[in-house]
Amino acid sequence: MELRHLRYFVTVAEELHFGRAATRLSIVQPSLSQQIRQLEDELGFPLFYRTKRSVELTDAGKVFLTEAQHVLAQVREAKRTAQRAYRGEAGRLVVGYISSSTYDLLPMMLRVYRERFPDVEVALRELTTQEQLRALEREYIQVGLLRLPISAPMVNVEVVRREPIVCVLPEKHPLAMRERIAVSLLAEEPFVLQSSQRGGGYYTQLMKLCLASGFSPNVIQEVTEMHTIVSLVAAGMGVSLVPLSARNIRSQGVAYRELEGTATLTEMAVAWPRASRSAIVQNFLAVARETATNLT
Amino acid sequence: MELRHLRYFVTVAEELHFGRAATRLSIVQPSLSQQIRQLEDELGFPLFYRTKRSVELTDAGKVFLTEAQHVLAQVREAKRTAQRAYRGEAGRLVVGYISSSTYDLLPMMLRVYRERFPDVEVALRELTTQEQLRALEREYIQVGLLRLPISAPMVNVEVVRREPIVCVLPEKHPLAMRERIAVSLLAEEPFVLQSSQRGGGYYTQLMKLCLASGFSPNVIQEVTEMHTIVSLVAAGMGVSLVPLSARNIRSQGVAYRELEGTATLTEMAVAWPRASRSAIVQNFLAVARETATNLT
DNA sequence: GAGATTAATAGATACAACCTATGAGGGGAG
DNA sequence: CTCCCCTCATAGGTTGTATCTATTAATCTC
Repeated sequence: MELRHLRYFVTVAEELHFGRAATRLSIVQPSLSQQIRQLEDELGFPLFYRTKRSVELTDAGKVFLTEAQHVLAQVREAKRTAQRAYRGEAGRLVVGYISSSTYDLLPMMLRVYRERFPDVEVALRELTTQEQLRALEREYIQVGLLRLPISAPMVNVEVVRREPIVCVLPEKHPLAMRERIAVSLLAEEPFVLQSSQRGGGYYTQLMKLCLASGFSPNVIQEVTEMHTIVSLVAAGMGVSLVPLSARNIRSQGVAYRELEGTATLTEMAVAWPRASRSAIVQNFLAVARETATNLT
Repeated sequence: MELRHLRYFVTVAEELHFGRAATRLSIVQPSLSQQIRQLEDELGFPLFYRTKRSVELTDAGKVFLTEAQHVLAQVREAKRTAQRAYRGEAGRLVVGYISSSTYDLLPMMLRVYRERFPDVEVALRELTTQEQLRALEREYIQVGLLRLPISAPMVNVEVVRREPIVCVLPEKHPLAMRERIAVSLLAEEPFVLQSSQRGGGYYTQLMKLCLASGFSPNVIQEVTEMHTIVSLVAAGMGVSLVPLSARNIRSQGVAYRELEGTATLTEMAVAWPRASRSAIVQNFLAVARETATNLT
């Protein structure tokens, strides 16, 4: 049995006339008769009662008609659905993201993406930068939102946000009176930082920044989340260096101050497997780029 | 696109190997490659990533795979379902019946039929004998349960029950003391009967029966339902002549008495269009015959 | 009863699915 | 690094079968 048989059968059933059906199908009547006969042979029962002048569906033919129409509709649907998938307009996208992207970057991207590609099911996984690199490699996620620098040869990255690192300190801290703070002034201050494990390249970047000013930070507490840092700073436990966007964490009693000298920048980026040929991922990247442009 | 393409594609997707897939399909590998290429051309996107040594589904290919599997499953299902319909094991059967068949005949038949053909949806229409004949002709119903005699050349009938006509009368009626009643004794009695309209051939039969005993019944009330007759007789409004099975109508205060002389019989029959080639109807008839046999 | 209509049958043709043979690219073994 | 094998693609010939033309058989209408 081929789809041809179903198409022919449905047309004959609609017309109840071999001649007209053949015309509609752009073939001649004997060919049509032959194909219908073939179909009946395969099914093992007649689809039509044929008198010499009229054609009528059998009971079993009526049942087969609705089934055949379903099959043909489903074939059309299959084609359409797969083509949408090819254009990256349907399917499933698993996005990894770091906690600090939830303050504005991730929501902005998702809002635009979901609006533009409503038929893509988006799954979210909160992961550290390091975890995302492994997850990309193992295809647990298809795209990641992480903080540079990273080193991962099999992964492409594109910066979507570049922001200065600022000092966060208790509002009543003496240094808070200054408009800008030299890093060297923090040498004796207690630091609240993300663990090196969790902070990844960002942790290393902070270490370098401090060392360049001639000290190694006195870390009195390691935490996992950016907003925990801010809370602890508000509680007077110490100071920290955070990306500017951490200001979006509304917390009583903390002040954010720019650093003196050339601003040290931290970069957030989207990352995806170098081998990825997924149109869904490409579409997400397009939205990510657009979001990045709107932020600058 | 033909089902062949879907079958080939699914096999390749399962094997991820053109050579093995071709073997499974009992064709050679180049033919398979060609057919897959054709399918991809029609769809407008590649289904597989092909490196020289490995084959992998594309995202759109994965989507199309599940769709194609659905289509193939549905084709198998269509074939199976239609074949069941051909054997009269599935579909829809509309049965017409007269009210008096509900006392035992109809329930008995339906119980057996539903048990044996659970996939046939049975619809019931309570209709008079006359209405059933019209309904059969117009194909509103496929089979009828009615009372003979009828005259309808386009309809086949088969008697499923033959029962004597008996007299029903108030329990305290003087005639109720007799074991058998001669029809002639009813000459002066008030009669409760179904209308000639509704009673059809049965009404005519009763008229003939009375005329043979030398009188025309004094009908004081015409009703539509057999159980109404019994109720009215119980209320003392008159007497009537009913099929023996009316005894199944449990009603206080009525007596059923056989008629004297050769029993006059009334016949209930199944009827179906002479032109019907429906296997569903044939199966129902088989059950009807079986039920008839069990009743005698 | 003649002509028109409709579906089936018979035989010829053409297209396309399939086959065989071969090539190209890549990975793995020595 | 070279050679061999594995895998899929390409080319060209063959076969099967879907289609076409021509005709027949049956039935309805005028």
